[in-house]
Amino acid sequence: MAEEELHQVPPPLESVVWGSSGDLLGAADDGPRRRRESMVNKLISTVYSGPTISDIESALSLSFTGGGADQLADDDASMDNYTSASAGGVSTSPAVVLSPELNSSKVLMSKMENKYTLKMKTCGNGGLAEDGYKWRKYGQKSIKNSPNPRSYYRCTNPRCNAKKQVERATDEADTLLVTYEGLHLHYTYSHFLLQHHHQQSPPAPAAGGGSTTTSSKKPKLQPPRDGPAPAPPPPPPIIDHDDDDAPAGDLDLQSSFLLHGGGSSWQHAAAASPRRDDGRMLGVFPQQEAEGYYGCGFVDRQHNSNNNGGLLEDVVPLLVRRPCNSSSSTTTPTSSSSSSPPPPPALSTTSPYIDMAILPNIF
DNA sequence: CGCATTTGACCAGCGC
DNA sequence: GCGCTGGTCAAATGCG
Repeated sequence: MAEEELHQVPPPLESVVWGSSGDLLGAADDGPRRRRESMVNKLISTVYSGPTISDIESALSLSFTGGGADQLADDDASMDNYTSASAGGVSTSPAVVLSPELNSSKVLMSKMENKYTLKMKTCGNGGLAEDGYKWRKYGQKSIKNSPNPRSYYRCTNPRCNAKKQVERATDEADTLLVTYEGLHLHYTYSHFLLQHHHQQSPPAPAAGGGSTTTSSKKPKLQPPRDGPAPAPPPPPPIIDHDDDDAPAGDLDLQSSFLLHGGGSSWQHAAAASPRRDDGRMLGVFPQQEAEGYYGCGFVDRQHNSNNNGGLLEDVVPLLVRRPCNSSSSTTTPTSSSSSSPPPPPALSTTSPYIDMAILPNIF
């Protein structure tokens, strides 16, 4: 069953990161490369225990009844690690991330369209969820038979038709039902990159990158903007690939990096560098730029021939990040995460968080 | 002042 | 056709 697979150890890197794409590793046969792959695989295995791209792909491609979801919930230990952020995609902290562990979340295909629901536990932050994208709330509606209103969000990227609905579960106060719909036609930005950046270039107070989770009075987008975010590097030359005006940039250092399942190509960092809504690029971390940080670009976004139809792109960001509490105590049995103070930003090298975006650097 | 959120109004789909 | 419900719009409001 799918739920079983979700508990399996991640497969080789290819299947995890590049999925069917294989653009980058397709012809990898030489020893050194294999060693690197092995290393990366090990790394991933260490930090990632959730489902794989393949799992998701299969789950999304097959007629999904969601029947196994309940079983997934059994694995509640990890469920606790499922954090989220603000319903509005208010990324308040890199430490507050969506758990990659779908084994702790429920993937419910409401339709076999670009629509799916994730059931996730909140983890502090006032029960807000963050998935690596920046969302703008455009509506809220009280739903029949539900005491909790449903919030409607739209990706801030004007060229992106991704939407999501966030609703608090009726039975579980600390559980959010997030329904994603549509495609993200751009990149998110990895908070891991931020971490990486911090590791490379020290100081960066723990609060960096809005990591202070602070919950301001109310969810606010673009945390970095008002937070003591690390001074952004000087604007790099704009390399507009025209297919990724990632508002993700708005997530600044917190969004996660998108993974493309197939038909995509890896492009240089600039392609995935954060930008503002207006398409202006926020900048690429010098480190990544220097080392050649690869982003995955759409070849033809208009036709969006990607079989994934964006689903994976939506899901994957959740997969490549670790739960907020997982750094030290991987699984705290059902401790009300929502009541516990948000964990400090994981910026150390021991950070359990990992973003695939950084992996290409290793190669 | 710009931007994000709020919230009531409006619209569309569906069932009866 | 009508009413209910969910989803979206857009003006008002609030915040930094």
